[in-house]
Amino acid sequence: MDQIEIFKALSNKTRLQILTWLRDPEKHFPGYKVSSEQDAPGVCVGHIQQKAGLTQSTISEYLSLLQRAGLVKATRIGQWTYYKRNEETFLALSNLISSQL
Amino acid sequence: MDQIEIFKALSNKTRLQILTWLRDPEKHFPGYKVSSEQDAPGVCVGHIQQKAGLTQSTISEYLSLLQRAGLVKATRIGQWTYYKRNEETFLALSNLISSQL
DNA sequence: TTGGAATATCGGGAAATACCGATATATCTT
DNA sequence: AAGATATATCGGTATTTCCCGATATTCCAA
Repeated sequence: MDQIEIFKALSNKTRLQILTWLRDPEKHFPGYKVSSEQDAPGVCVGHIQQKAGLTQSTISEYLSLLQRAGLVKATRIGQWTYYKRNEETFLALSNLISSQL
Repeated sequence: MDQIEIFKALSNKTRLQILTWLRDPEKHFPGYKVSSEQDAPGVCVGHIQQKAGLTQSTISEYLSLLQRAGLVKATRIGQWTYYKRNEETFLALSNLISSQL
């Protein structure tokens, strides 16, 4: 877990928004079927892009940046890439801040 | 508490080091008398600067940046400015990450 | 009250980041 | 095989960050 890479990833308003949207996809992306929360693949790039209001290329780059930082996981299904949060990293980060940093 | 300002402040190796050094001044700044931990004013700019190995101006700016983010508190005594951690912010940040973000 | 010591602020060059439009790649459909 | 659709990558401009040297400010000591 690269702390600095994580903090840099979190230093942007749009990326923070995306992460909070992904906390509750049903709420923020109406009409998403989330199956049983755990096996849901996430939300696809296009929907995140529409909600964010930035260009496709920017959002695609932001998402892979978040993935490199370990904050989200990606699943490719057909021509779509679904992104969802990687809760382990958030937990580890929270612990790191209160015990190490 | 401005999240983005905090994450930006944490997105730098030197600043992260300073924060961890200030967790235990006696250990990282030998010869510091810390009195009873609570009423200690902290560590002065010059000592932090020497340990960090960057210029005085850079460290001074980093410290005031950390202060603006709420991560440290400053106390001016005579011609020295002492900096110490603001633990409240670290706690709040840890909580924010695990419950909001 | 003048010089010295500690810190803060200012101006700037190099590198990184924020976003964009254009294009490439991958997949599905027909 | 060809077009359509979703995403990724590339090249570029504007802004921000990193870190410096020089200078200003504040405080103490003689």
